[in-house]
Amino acid sequence: MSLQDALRSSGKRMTVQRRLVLDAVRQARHHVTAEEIAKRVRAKHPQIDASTVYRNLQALEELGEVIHTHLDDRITRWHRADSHPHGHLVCRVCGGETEVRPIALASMAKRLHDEHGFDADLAHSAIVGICRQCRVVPSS
Amino acid sequence: MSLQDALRSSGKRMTVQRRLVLDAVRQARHHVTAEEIAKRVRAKHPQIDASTVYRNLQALEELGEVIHTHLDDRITRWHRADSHPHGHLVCRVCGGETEVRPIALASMAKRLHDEHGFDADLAHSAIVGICRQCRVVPSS
DNA sequence: TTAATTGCAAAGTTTTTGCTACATC
DNA sequence: GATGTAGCAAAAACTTTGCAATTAA
Repeated sequence: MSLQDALRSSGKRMTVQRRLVLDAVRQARHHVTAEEIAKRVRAKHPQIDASTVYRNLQALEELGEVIHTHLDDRITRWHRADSHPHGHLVCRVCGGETEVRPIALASMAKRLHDEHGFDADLAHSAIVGICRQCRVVPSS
Repeated sequence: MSLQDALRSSGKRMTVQRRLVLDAVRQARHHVTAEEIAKRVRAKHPQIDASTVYRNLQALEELGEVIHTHLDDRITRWHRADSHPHGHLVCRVCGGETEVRPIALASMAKRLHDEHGFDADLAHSAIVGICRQCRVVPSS
């Protein structure tokens, strides 16, 4: 469903603010916080309120344009919905975030489905651990 | 390292409040929020402040007695550090939490290790999705 | 004794809500 | 023109901090 169709069928409207929020999420390289989006948006349109950003992120999620995730802290993070599907590896030490191709997670997802009847949503799930760089090298 | 040793070497002390917070986490069946811990603690000792609970959770994590995780919302959740290792399946619809045996996740963990050099910490990772009960039954 | 810890109050951070005016369809 | 949306201000939800009094070691 196109954005136009989604707007029409949901009764939602496109506004300057909504467009700016959507563009900000689309242009973001990684997963961004509402605050980071607000900052980008305000660069072009300084009077836009944080509440407008939050309300638009919700609206855009309902429209299927963006997705939110919770990584390793209590802040909500957003990314575009049409990016390639991927899982998230979050390093507990440095906070760094790596994307993984779904194939690496697919067999696990199948197993959870078969054994637990659970449909895993890999795009929303963060796997916490320690990344290559932060791993302690065993002393020789 | 025993709790006694950890206390001694860190200069921390054991107090009635710290004991109650630790017991509350240990007795909790699942992963509990600070608010839930505070509620349990206040059942025995009504004047204990939320800040005391928060400070003790941090202290107990430094002591290696409890661990915090972020599941599918922005609330920090806590559990005992010495529970059997397990993964978490969190249902996006009902909020329910299911534990999975590590074996179901082990092959994924190996793959992440081999391909990304990432040591997944399955005990602290939440996999979000939709549980059996909440799955929409396809209409016939 | 001395330094960690408590309870209280206040403030910080992130997010939500109520309301009126305005913009979009 | 009807109603979804913006901006503002206030509040909610969760967590942290400063400080004087208390308590563990």
